[in-house]
Amino acid sequence: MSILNPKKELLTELKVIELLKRANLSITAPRKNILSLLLKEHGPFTVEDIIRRLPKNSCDQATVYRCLNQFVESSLVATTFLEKDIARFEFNDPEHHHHHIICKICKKIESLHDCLIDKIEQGLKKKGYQDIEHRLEFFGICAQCTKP
Amino acid sequence: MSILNPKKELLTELKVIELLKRANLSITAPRKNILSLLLKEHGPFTVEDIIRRLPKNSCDQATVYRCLNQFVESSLVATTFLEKDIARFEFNDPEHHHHHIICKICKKIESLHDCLIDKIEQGLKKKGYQDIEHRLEFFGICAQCTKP
DNA sequence: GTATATTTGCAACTCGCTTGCAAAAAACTT
DNA sequence: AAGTTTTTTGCAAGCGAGTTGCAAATATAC
Repeated sequence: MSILNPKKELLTELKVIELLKRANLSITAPRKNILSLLLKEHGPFTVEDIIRRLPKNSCDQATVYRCLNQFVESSLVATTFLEKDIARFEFNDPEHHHHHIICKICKKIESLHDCLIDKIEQGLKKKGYQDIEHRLEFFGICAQCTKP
Repeated sequence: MSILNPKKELLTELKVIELLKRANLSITAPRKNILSLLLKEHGPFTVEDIIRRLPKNSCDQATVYRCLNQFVESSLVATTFLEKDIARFEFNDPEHHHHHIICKICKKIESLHDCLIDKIEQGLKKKGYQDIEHRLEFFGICAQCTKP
């Protein structure tokens, strides 16, 4: 716990435990570390990013993957695939549903707190982005699969 | 060439050659086979789908990947990632820009020839889809990377 | 505090995709 | 149309993000 700001650290710790309990996940060191990291810093982070930020050798990469998948499963965490084959993770705040833009060259990521394609693209152009493309996919359960 | 419908086959063949030439790609059997397949059948197809449809042992999987990447590079073909880690490919008709919905259970894919999120989701609900999610990402070149 | 259930670390493995290289096929030249 | 150059292909090995089986360690239940 930080000596400079013990209250904030404590609050995060308590919130993390509360979140894990609500998700029916037992309270373990790796889960607490990973979730509090995602709660404190705004991603989206790759697994590599996350491991780098975790205390040295504090847990195995397999554990990080397993925890993240459980978090996604229970909607604590959201995933994005901004680069092929590399999953990114961020704390899932349903109040602030958003999308991202990644620079094709420097890979800098920005969040977009709006959800209308044309409007977003206009805004991006004003911010100096060029050669803008978007990827939009839908996922759902179809009528056949819904039937009893 | 089909005995039943030689004209149509010939037209596809000519169109494929024209497209390859325009893309500055030399005319080879694998490239012709793959591109004409994508021209005839509407995807999006996985590489496995494509190999299954290609004449038996007509070319190596590495060649399929290489050709598809070249096609994407020259905008002849468009990619989508409807399932994690599996790329899908379809002929890129810029006149008919569209998105897809995949059933989370049976993986059936439908095309959506419209591009406004809310409108699309309303339409999907009417078609019986449940538990609809979408994934929307933007890609572009940021102001810093544009500067000389 | 002990028993039971869950999670972790480790190492081996999976799988979509890529790559190095020699042989084969296109494209270019005259 | 044959010879030369360039590009492409097939093969097999390799890559890397992510997963998994299993025994040991840790959390939870009693």
